[in-house]
Amino acid sequence: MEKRTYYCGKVRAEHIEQIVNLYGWVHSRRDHGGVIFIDLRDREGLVQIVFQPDKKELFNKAEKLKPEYVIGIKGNVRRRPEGTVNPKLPTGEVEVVAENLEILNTSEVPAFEISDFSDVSEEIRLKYRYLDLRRTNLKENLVLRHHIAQSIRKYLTGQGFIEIETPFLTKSTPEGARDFLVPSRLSPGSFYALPQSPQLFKQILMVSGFDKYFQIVRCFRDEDLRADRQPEFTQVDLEMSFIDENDIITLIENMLTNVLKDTMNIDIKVPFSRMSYQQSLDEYGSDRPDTRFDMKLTNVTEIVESSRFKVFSETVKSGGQVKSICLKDGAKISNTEINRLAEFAIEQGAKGLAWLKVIDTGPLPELESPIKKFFTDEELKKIVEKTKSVPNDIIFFVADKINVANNVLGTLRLHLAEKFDIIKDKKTMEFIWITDFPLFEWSETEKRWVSMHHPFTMPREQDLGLIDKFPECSVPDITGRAYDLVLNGVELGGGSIRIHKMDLQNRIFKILKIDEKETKERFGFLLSALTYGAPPHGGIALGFDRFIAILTGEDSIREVIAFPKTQKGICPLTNAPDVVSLKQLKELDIEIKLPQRDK
RNA sequence: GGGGACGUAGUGUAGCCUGGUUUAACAUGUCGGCCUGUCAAGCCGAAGAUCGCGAGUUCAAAUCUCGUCGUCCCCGCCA
Repeated sequence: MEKRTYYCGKVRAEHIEQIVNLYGWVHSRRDHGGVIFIDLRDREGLVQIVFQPDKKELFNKAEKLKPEYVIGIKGNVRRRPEGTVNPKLPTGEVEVVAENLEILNTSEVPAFEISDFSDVSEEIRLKYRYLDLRRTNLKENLVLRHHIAQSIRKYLTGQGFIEIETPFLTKSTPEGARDFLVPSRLSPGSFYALPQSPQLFKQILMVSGFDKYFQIVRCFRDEDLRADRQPEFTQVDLEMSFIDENDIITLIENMLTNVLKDTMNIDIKVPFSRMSYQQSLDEYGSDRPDTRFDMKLTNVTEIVESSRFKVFSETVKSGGQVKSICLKDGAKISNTEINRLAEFAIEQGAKGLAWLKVIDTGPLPELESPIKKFFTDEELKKIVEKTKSVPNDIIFFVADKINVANNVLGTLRLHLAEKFDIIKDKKTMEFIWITDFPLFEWSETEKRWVSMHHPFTMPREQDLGLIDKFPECSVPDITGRAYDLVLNGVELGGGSIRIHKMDLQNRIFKILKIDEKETKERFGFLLSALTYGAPPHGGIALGFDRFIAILTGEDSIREVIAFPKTQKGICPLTNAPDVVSLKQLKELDIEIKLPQRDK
């Protein structure tokens, strides 16, 4: 094969009068009888090839070309005749007059058109992913993903970080997500687990003295899938020694500033704002607040606790709270629409959705609502004041246990923002750090305290005393040195300062009711490492797929992953997972009860 | 484990609510023909669907009912 001169998509006016060799796929053929145009496509884009009838043999050959044939063209780059320039194409000023055509391969008729305009179901796209990946959008997403990964590597390397690979075949650890298991042939009956994250290994690397580690690494979790969750996903994982929270936070802020400028020429403001976990729950009803718009939740419990409206007062009496959210200009929405919002709130777990439309705020507020008769003018006035409502607003209320009220209103807040198009600037990027997380949360299903992040998170200095007093202490008051990074309401990642002393780690396990024997079996290796001079350390992991999805404006991380899986965890391209042969099972000393397909 | 939406030529949709006037429509692609400046080319013509699968109701089912499979969204679960 003759050497390729340029990528198709890179031919420009400066190449005019050059003889070039181009290779690519036939994107489309426009046959005018006397002249044939071919759009030739490769990963960099399209260029127009012209076949003219004076070269009879060549012309006849070009008539046989069909979509997705792979061809080589030798031709002369020339300026397009006046009036035929195509401003939509980067190559639109020029065209290549074919002098030779080599058909390198034919193609079946593709299952769908390789067009940026065609609309194809995701099921079909995944089955023919190799065709889907020829389309501009998906291709560009992966290219951007590559550039960002490289930019991150470059930045971290410049900061003295060392990329070290950690094992995929590793050990199952309790806490956190369900593990993917891999049977061991050499140790029949034993299983490796695929890592949910390199957490333990990166901490051990700190003990080893590597000081600054990072890895762009695949992680695995055997949990149900979502638009932003795949069973295997990629994290930017890093860990540092001799640092505190602010070092990690600053590093990530600078890294993102550099990477976004470098790859997309986007400027972001640093430092990012910070908010405590508690404030985030209070004001946004969520620990991953979308701060692109205001519309904060307001707690009106004190105002309504002694009102005649029993739904509110009884809820407060039984330990619940009443929270509200104010929708600007919401008074115009119809009762049908309000009912629909109430249904939404009920689906999210609320018992109902009360509302007040603000007609006038006056000296005494004028309101419209089926529940206004239960409140005194004084109470109504306070509600309007506290929620900072103005005429034409509507206030929604949820009375329930605090976490239900927060959750429902937090979700309703996002729902309203979507429905009434409240986020005007779609390109804005609102980063925010959430800090001061509780170290533990109560698990109703397991009837014990579990780690909010993971069991290696360092408690705050001032809370160490509380840990010693367990179980007499107030466990919810123990705060961890953890931080989450949130971008536009999406949790991008999180990290913490870790425990580097064995005795503290053991006391944490005690609170978590992970018994000593189990502790030793599961991660005795880490505890052992901690006794051999573990330095103070901490780190963070960022969800790489989610980050790229936000940057590309995609709703699903499947759009930034070359070969993703469906919601049932199936790969339509390869048909994985699949049954295996009896021979393979026998080698693993595994018998299964499920019906087997003969193999 | 639960809730919801969807499944009709290669692809994307309409038809379904209100069963029969449907020989299942439209767009695009495919195939054949015409055409020397198009570029999401155009014009003429053709082929292409047992309406996801199974059962039921009915004189009659793409249409109604039940089950089942698959895809997507969400809750639970999960950093």
